Amino acid sequence: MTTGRGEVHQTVEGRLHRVGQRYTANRRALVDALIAARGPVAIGDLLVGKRAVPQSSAYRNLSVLEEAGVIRRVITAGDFARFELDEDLTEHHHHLVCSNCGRIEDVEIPASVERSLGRTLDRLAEGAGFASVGHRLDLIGRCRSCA
Amino acid sequence: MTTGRGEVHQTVEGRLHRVGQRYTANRRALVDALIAARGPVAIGDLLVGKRAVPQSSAYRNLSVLEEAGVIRRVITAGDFARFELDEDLTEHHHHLVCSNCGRIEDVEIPASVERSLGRTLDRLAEGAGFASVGHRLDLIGRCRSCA
DNA sequence: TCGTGTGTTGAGAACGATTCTCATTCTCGA
DNA sequence: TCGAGAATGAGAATCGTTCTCAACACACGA
Repeated sequence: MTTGRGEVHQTVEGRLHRVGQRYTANRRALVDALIAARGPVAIGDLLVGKRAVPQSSAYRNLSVLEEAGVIRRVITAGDFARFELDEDLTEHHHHLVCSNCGRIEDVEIPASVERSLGRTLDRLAEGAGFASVGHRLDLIGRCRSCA
Repeated sequence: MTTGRGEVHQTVEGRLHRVGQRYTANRRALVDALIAARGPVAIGDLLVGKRAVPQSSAYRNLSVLEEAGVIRRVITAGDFARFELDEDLTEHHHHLVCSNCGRIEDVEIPASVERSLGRTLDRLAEGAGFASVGHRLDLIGRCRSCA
């Protein structure tokens, strides 16, 4: 489990190199933003501010980072994509999604539940001929301020 | 649990009336397509064919049906939306999503797992100040033909 | 150190799913 | 039958995302 900021950058660099990519300033900036955010970030949020990476570069580099397995695209009901650091760089977790305002928070479920759930899902996937690579579990509701 | 085709239409009509909407021929056609599909349908699939509902009407009516709680927008990684009938009209289930080709299949998980999972999630949501929580659990993997 | 080839950048154009506009048509109740 | 409001559908507009391409930067060999 890599948690320190420096360690994350080191891991990211390694993964990029493995697929023949450089760890440029723009990419570092994006990763920094995701580390700082501590949760899924909307692309729009990455495009504002003085030091923002230009739009086309941001999109391109987010794709590169995604392909390198550094970040993950979070599927939402909203109009735009959100990204977060890969679970190897943080921790396995799930999301609390507000169905009204779209706010997303991270949550973890107890390891015991996680384990038994994982076993069940593996069996199901196998039965359906799917090679299971993971699961996505989101809680949908109304957050405190929208309720 | 409503399962017969006629029953579904009756339920749909009721829900639409409850929010002051009519059950028009276009809407009925969309619901029929969703019943026949037996799983999440991409909007594109609803726009082809001789009897297809025109694009603008399809989008408008899918929104109406969604607001009336008749259908549900399925969140995917793909480029376009998919819809399925509300769970009240079918059964509570989850999805097997192929991360490569985007194919989606329905799966159910054992009731016992579902129950204990539900309890756990309720507790988590409550702790985070989230109200009225449902969950979304998808299995991500590679389907037989993509593996 | 100086090329040189290859990867990266960024501004703007292009793309495509979705939403909006508006004139026409339909439906339901009076 | 009439009238008001709802629904329709063709096309325009919107907007997140991807593509294009000329300028630039870095790694590496001479």
